[in-house]
This record gives sequence, structure tokens and C-alpha cells, in this order.
Amino acid sequence: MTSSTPRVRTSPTIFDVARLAGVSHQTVSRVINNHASVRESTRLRVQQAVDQLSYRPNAAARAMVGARSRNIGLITTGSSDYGPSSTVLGLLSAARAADYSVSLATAVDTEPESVQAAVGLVLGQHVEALVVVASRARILDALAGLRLRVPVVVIESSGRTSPSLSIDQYAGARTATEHLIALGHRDIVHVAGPGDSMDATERLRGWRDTMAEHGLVAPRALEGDWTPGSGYRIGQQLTQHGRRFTALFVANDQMSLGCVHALAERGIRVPEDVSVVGFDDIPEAEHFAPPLTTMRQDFRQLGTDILTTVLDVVEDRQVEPVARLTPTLVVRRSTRRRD
Amino acid sequence: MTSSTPRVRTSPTIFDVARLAGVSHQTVSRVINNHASVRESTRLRVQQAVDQLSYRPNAAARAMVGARSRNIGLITTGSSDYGPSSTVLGLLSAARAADYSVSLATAVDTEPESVQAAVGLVLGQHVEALVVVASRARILDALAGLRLRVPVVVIESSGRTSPSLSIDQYAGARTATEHLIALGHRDIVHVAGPGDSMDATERLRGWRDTMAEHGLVAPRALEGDWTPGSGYRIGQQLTQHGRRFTALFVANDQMSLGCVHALAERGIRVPEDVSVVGFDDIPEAEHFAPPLTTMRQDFRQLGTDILTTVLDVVEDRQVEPVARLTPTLVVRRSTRRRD
DNA sequence: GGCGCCGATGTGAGCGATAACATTCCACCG
DNA sequence: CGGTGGAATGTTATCGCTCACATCGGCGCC
Repeated sequence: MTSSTPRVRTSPTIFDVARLAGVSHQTVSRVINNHASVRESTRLRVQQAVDQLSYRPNAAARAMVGARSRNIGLITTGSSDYGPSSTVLGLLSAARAADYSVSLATAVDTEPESVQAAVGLVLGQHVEALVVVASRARILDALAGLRLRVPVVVIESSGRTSPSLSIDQYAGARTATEHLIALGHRDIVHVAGPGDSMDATERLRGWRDTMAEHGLVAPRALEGDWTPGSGYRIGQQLTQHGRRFTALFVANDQMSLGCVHALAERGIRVPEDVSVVGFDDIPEAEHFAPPLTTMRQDFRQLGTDILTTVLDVVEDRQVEPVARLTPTLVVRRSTRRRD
Repeated sequence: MTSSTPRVRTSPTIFDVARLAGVSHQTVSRVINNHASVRESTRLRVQQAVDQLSYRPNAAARAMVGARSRNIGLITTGSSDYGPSSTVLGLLSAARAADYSVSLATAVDTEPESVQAAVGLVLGQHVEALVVVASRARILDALAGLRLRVPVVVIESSGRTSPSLSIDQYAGARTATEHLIALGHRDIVHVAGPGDSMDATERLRGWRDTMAEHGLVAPRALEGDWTPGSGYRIGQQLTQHGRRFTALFVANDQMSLGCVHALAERGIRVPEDVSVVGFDDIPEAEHFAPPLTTMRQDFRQLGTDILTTVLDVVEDRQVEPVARLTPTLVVRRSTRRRD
């Protein structure tokens, strides 16, 4: 056990530093803000005083005089879904690199009140901009009801808001479906994510359009909630109804896992009897039984792009209204040519 | 696309509200802080003015006069490991419930400079306390070098720091090992997490002690890095060296997945030939092939406890120096009685 | 040598809120 | 009917910092 930290009553101010260095507070201010026209010897003396007192400028006071806070607000749902949480992680790391801190609040659900409460919380922290990870359409609605005084950047795939960024779910779904079709599959069932998820909707649309373009019938999709458990239940239904299919395009890797589990219990083998494509490329996917073919998304890049956009918006630069990254297909052993 | 938000140049101040309501700014302050002795009619009038201008008190100004910021700082590594990220999620949700915002910064690695940079970032945001998710021992070292002016609460399982909270990894590892021993296993190999992870060290220690208490030899543990890939490689090594074992206690579920994958490739079946116990109970574990026996940790509860401790510390109340939650065993199909 | 200029530094105001103290107003009492 | 007390409200100082402007001092030039 370490000794308890000796807590100092009050922090030193710029005046304390000034007194110790024998200069005016304004000179100290110049030094800590790297202003020109401070003699080298003076700068040094001040710097020493700063170190000696371990002085840290008071952010609140700086904020009051209108200085940049280098703080951005981030709103997410509290879910541990791979997509949203990876996006957050990507943004966090980009923010760190740009020397920005992030004030984060989670909305307990998608009710407008919850979202607005979360927004209110971070807005209380002097943020330069707000980033909202809008996994659900309702979050967008809640947002629309607000008249905010800071710029907002939204992460969502519908393209309804501007500026918004996302990974192109529609394109990803098309690639996945094309892959299955190229392997000779014609009866391709889609296991979708929740209906109010915009990512899920886009993936569904991509699958449906691609099927249509190839003259294939797109049967009604079954809807899960992203969890492995829901995938499992859908897998069971799929086998019970005696539905005919040779391939499954599942809207995320976790549900794929559940589906494959249910299929295996019925003696249906992947990929011998049914090919399966997932979405996300979670770290586990490579080691599923069998290793899962899936769509990889570059969340780190997304995080970096988000921060770039935020900085552009904050500094009143031109920004692309709707920016999109494209997922890439990772072929593993869960898909194969139809016999 | 929604119409672009009309950005107002400057926010209304307490004086704007006061003027509109025809009272002094102090009366407005009383209303927004729910002070007594404001006539009901006045309160109403002020409230209306507040709403009309959608006035929000300026946090920086409040902070300057010493008011509580209702903001806590959180430091993590940017890893997406299930444990740390679930802890963060748990804390975030508890903070939301307590109307606290969270300023989050990730340390790019465990170098003291990285950690200190992250700490500096959040310390610039007027936090009432700092919570550090110290998954690695080195983070603790970096922290020890700092003389901070805010209370610090650490999430770490070694118990070196105070106050600290954690889930009792040692106890969990003991339970897992006991489970295997109770099933008749004697040759139990441990696949450990990285050596500088305190959780990994505690799990290793728990396994070793339990083995010793039962008069069993604990062979040298193999060390992974928490990823499924590392588990896979270790699984391969295990089979190559022709090591004798009937059970595997793997330090987390992801590595378990990799191990089982490697074993399956060599024709070794789980649980027929080898029993496997994981740790974490990630959502996927239930649908692994076979469903994984593992140790479940209550991260939500941990998050709540962290916030309680933070509040206690901030308000100078007595706190338990080292608090621990206990994981519970979830038995699934990857373990069975030794033939 | 005096003037002007510029680099280095100091002074004072003000950001938006709260706390402490001052004032007003009215009801109630002797 | 004046005095008194407490509720309601107003006034002022203050927090730590940066900005705008004031000041100071030395150097170069005519």
C-alpha cells in the first residue's frame, strides 16, 4: 500500500508563480502560452517557478476568458456492442494524439429524455464540439429536438444528418452478398440487426438490393438484437421452419456465432451444408469454429476521421457533409462454393 | 439532411435571464440552485426566462467560485480487453445515474510519460477525483511518481494502492481450479495473461496455490497476451510438446477460444479429451463450441462501487482501503468429470 | 544628443457565476 | 402607530486567467 497522497488545500495561481519568479502575472501567462517576446532568461526563471510549485493553469479560469477548452463531448449508448465501442476507442486515441480531452456520457436508452440528459451533462463541461454515436435512429430524433450552441458531428450510417461520418454499411452488405452469390449460392437468408439500428437497416438494404440485382428472391429477414443469444434463437427457428437456404448473411459476428451454434446442434455443418458470412471482424471471429468469413471495419481510421472533422468544424473550415469508409471482406473457412 | 444548426454567437448569461425576468442576477442564481426563500411567483417568472433563453449556467464560471464540478476523470489504456472496457462502461453508467460527467483519456501505452500525459489531459478539466483503471503494474508505478491535488481511486487487483477496488481475481482463479480438481483432474495446465498484468498475476497465483494445497504439481504456465490469437498459438505449442494434461485453466475467454481452436485442429476434443475453464464470461462464451465454463465478473456492480467510493472520498468520508467483489463460476459444457 | 521605435514587461478590466453582506418590505406586536 | 424581525431581494467582492493597453528602457539614426 502506498502512502496516502498529501492533499494540498489550494492550488498555486499564476500570481504565486509570478511572485516566486519575480515577474508580473502577465509574464507568467506569456511563458505558459508560448508567446513571443519574452527574454530567454526570464522564460527560464518562470519555468523554474512553475516546476517548483507544480503549477497547472486553472482550466475554468481559462475557459472564462474564452480560450479554447481542448475538450470535446461524446455521447453514446452504454452498450458494449463492438461497433460503437470500437468507434469510441478510436476517437479516444485520436483525441489523445491531438491533445484533446473527451467528456463522455452514456444515454441509458434511446428515449429523448435520456439522450438529452446525457447531452446536458457533457454540455456542462465546456466542450468545443459534440460527437454523437447514433447507433439508433431514435437518437437522431432526440438530437433534432435540441437547439445546441456547439457544433455537432454525428456518427451514423443513414446520412440523414450533416456533418456525419460512418462506415459504409450498405456497401459492406453488398460485398458480403456478392461473395456468397459468386460462390454459387442462391438461397441466401439474412439475419438482421434490430430494426431501429441504422447500421442494421443499411445492411439489410444492401443484401436486398444485391439479391434483386441478381434476380434472386430475398426472403423475409429475421431480426436479432446483435447478441449471440439472439443469433442462437434465430438459428433454431431457421432449422425448425424447414426453411431452404444454403447460405446465411448475418448482420454481425456475435449473432453469427449463435447461429452456427444452433445449426451445429441440429447437425447442420458450416461450411459443408451452409455458408455463413458475418460482419465486424471481431477479434474472436478468426478462431470461431469454423473461422468466420466477415466484413472488417476500420474503426481506428474512423476515430481519426471523426476528430479531423471535429477540428475542421470547430475552426470553421469546410467539411464534407457525409463521409464514409468502406469495409473489406475477410474470407475464412465459413464460406465455400456451393456443391 | 437536416438544416444546419444556427449557431448563436454568445450564450446568455445569468444577467440576461435576470433582465428578462425583471429581477437581480442573484435571484436567478437562487432559483437555478434551488435555494429557499424565493417567492413562488418569482421562481416561476425566472424559470420561464431561463426556458425562453434556453439558458445553461456556465460551468467554468461556477468552477471558479469553487463550486463542485460534478466531473470525474478516468484513465484507461486504449485496449478493448473485455475486463477494462466493461469496467469503464459500468462506471460510465453509474456516473450518469449520479449526474456526474466523466472526462476520459486513454494512455497509448504503459510508459510513465503516456500515463502522465493522459492524467494531465483530464486534470485540465476540473475533475473532483481521478479514477485509474490500472490493468498493468507499470501504470501504478507511473502514478506513484505523481503528486496530485485530487483524490485518486484505483481499479487494480494487487491491493498495492489505496483506496483501490477490484474483482477478486485470486479467489476466482481458486474457484476455477477447485472446479477442475473436483471433477477429478490432476494435470491442469494454466494459460496465463501477460506477466505485467496484475489480474493475470493474481489468477496465476490462485491457480498455483490451489494446486499446491491439493498436493498437485503446477507445471510452468504459458503466457499469452489476452488475444484469441495468442491462445491459438499456445494451444499449438501445448499439443506439439506432447505435454500431458487433462484440463486447461485459461486466464480469459478469448484465449480459451484460441486454445480450443488449436486443440480441435489436432483432433483433441473438448470436453471429451480436455476440460477447459475460461475467465470473464464474455457474451460469446455461451455460444462457443462447446459453450465455455468460465468465471463471471460483475462489472456493472464494480462500476457502481467505484462511483460510491469516489463520492465518499470526495466528501471526505471514511472508505474501505481495498474493496473486492467475487466472481462466480458458470458451468457450461467445456468441462466434465475425468474418465 | 534628441527623437522615435521596438522589444520586454507591467497594469487594469472583465469573463459568469456564487457568497457574504446590505437593504427593502411587510406583518405583527405592545 | 412606531418598533422589530424575518422573508425576499439587491449589491458588491471575488475566483484565476487573458486581453488590450500602458510603460519602460535601450539602440540606431540624423
